[in-house]
Amino acid sequence: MVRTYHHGDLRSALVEAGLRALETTEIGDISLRQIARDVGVSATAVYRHFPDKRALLVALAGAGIEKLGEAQRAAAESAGGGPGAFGATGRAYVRFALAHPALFRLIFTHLPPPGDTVFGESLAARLLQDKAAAATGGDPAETRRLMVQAWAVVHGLAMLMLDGQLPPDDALIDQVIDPATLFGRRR
Amino acid sequence: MVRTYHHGDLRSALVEAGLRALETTEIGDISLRQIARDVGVSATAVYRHFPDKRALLVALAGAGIEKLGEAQRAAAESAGGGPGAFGATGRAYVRFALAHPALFRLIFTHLPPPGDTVFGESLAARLLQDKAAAATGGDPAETRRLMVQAWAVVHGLAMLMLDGQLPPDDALIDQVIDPATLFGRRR
DNA sequence: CTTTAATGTTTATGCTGTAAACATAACCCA
DNA sequence: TGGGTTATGTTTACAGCATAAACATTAAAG
Repeated sequence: MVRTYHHGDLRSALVEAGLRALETTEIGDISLRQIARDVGVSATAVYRHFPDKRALLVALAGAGIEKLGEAQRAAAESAGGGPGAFGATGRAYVRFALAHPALFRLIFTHLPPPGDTVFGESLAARLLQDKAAAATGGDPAETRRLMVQAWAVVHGLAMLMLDGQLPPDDALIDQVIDPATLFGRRR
Repeated sequence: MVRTYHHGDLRSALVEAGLRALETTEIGDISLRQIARDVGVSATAVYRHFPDKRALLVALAGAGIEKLGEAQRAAAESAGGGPGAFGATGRAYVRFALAHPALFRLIFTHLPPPGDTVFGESLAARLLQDKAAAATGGDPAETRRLMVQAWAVVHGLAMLMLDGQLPPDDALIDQVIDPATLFGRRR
């Protein structure tokens, strides 16, 4: 393919290059100029497709949240879709974070100010809602509580492991996300 | 006090100015040069007291983790120190995060590479260990599991609220950190 | 005192995001 | 087909960043 003045699909190319960069670069070190360089285009060309760096990051986060949802869906399917599927989506959440640290951080904590939270409408969010509803039998208040508790556990575990506060250990993940000791109602 | 060439205690002044900056500035926008300006000193003077910006941030994180531990200790004391104290330290953890977002983020997620995790030796860490041990009656494996689960829940809740994924709502905190529905062993 | 070490300043480098002005080429209409 | 308009690039410029190097000042030690 010949190098032309006009790129063809620069927007997609930038997103792809950005996702590639996120696999090897700390989120804080992601540079608009570097991504442009990778694509072979001037830094300011980016501004024809994104109003600013943040908008490009939002696009990357959008791609990331889809990947996360897909990983969770696959995990739920492997678990047979029954009651064990809830835990499976949780373990997939943490494993995704460990496999794609910068992307995970971008999705959840690197898009200030909040308002562009990209999680809300995602498959990942829908799975969380559905599994929690299934586990509580449908009661809305109970469902919401379980949803938030479950999300908090997996998100906290993921962040603490990413940040070196806990060992990124598969056994520890299983131990923490354990239906026998989590969320059991006391008599 | 007269302005002299030598500051007197520039190191402490920088830490204080840094903590002040963290109350009003996003962690990512914290600038070494701005902190130096606040203190009334040239940017490079900082390097007489810290090898680089990161080292200054580590000092700020150290001051922060002490504040967090103190807040948790006070909360446990208010709760009477009994079995209710565990939940109280958890709620204090989340409230501290909401009250000092940038400082909280600095402590846990903004000191790459991990290795300088400042939490390990802190009062906050000791409280977590002690309360978990008290709740499990001392069994080491159970204690560790409960410790990690409890930490994950409060840390996840704190991060999700900080990042605008969940409303920073006091009622929600109480609902999530609820001994009646968390960690109950199922029969 | 005088020398030396600690602790400042000034200056300079290369990175960053992004605004402004300009260049090219693709598309749309006569 | 030809010409203007618009989309999409480039170059240049600016301010702010962390930080390295060279230099200045002052406090402390012999």
